[in-house]
Amino acid sequence: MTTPLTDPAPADDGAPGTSRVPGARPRGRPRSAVAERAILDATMRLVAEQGSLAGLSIEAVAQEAGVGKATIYRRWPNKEALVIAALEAAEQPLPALPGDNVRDDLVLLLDAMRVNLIDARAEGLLSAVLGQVKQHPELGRRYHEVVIEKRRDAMRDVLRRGIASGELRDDVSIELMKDLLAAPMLTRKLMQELDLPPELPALIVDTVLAGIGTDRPQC
Amino acid sequence: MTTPLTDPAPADDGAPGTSRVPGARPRGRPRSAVAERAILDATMRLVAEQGSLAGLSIEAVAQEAGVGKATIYRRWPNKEALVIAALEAAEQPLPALPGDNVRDDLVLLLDAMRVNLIDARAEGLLSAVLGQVKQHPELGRRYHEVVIEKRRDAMRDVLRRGIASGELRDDVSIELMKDLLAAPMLTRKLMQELDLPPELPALIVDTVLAGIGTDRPQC
DNA sequence: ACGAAACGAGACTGAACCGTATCGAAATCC
DNA sequence: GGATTTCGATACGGTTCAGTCTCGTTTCGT
Repeated sequence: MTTPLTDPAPADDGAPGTSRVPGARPRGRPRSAVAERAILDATMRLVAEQGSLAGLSIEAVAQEAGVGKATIYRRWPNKEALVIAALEAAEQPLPALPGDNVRDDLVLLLDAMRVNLIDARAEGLLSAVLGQVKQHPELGRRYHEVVIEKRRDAMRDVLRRGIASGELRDDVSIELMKDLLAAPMLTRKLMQELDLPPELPALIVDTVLAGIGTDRPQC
Repeated sequence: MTTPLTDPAPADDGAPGTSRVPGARPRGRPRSAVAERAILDATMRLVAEQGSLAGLSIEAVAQEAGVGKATIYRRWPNKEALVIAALEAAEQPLPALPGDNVRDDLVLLLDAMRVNLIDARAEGLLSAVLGQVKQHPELGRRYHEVVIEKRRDAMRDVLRRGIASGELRDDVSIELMKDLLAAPMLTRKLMQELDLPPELPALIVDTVLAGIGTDRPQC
């Protein structure tokens, strides 16, 4: 992709760089927001494709983004910082939860996860990060903050509400419930490369709620 | 590790190399089984450490194993083949299942998974393979055959038995049951780096069997 | 118009690594 | 003992890439 990139006319670079003086605008030519997007997009694509930071080269990113290497190094000091910026830029907001009904809220949360996992870039980034946590602890930490914890907290709120309302058992830890609900779709995609049909979230939620056993002590 | 490696006296190299003529023993010096083990062990350690094939160098394997590079290339043509051999060599047998009781068999299976995941090498190899499937489809295929499918089939048999005996619902697909049971421990270890306490398998099995909801249509 | 900074392109140095080849020593068969 | 093959070690040419720097050009503020 060597399409020439051009910024829109006045190019209102609100926050193009990563670390800039908070004071007045500097003197020379402002940094291109278009180039920045192209770099982050290319980074996402290539990390997802390579499955690791070791397999990602800055040179390939520059090529793929149609950008000079200096334009990348001007913004981020190394690969790890670049990948962290890319994953933060790609993060999507969680769906609004009506809150009428715990079961439906859980299905909504799982469906948001499902849509995200279907995106090859997000799924590739996830599996790459998993393998690179030991080598790049800062990357793992930020992924947790930006991606994992946000979802975990949202689900925890719903589960807490369900326990309070009596829709969920009060003798099972919230952490365990969360893992039981969220994990199956992840492993389906990550380990088996299966597709995730739209009805899967509801199926998982209903089955986890009801259990797969036939006898039940508390009945 | 530059400890000098020595084979035991007669060094009964039953199957040291990977591709050898099935006929009579060749003429020269036989291949060292000790070197072979050292290479495979070093490969496992380094892949787990690097989290990817791209981050693994044959030179580092030779160094870590205390072996010349030629000794590696004599056996395997490239990195992918080497890593496949390493994962196959590290594979452990599954536990014997008494079969008296579906619940207990499931706990045994999950506990075998748990013990495996606690091993840093096995866990590191798993997360590395997950990220490298796109780049190395053959590696993914073999991992599936050797590791995943064996466990999946064992669990499927137990679940089928449970449905037949009436211990499990007959209106939930076996694939879904398997994912509900196996996935939570995987994501705990892979995504959250939590430890896996010994009581976790029983807790997961019992909770999935009973369900986390309080109301139940079929009661 | 002028200076300042960013732009794409690519030259450059140095490091890491691949895969092959060569060395003398060691292990095995005939 | 001689032929043969593997051993660890290391040298070798070739490739890829990191990170810096230098072009000439472009886009801003003044």
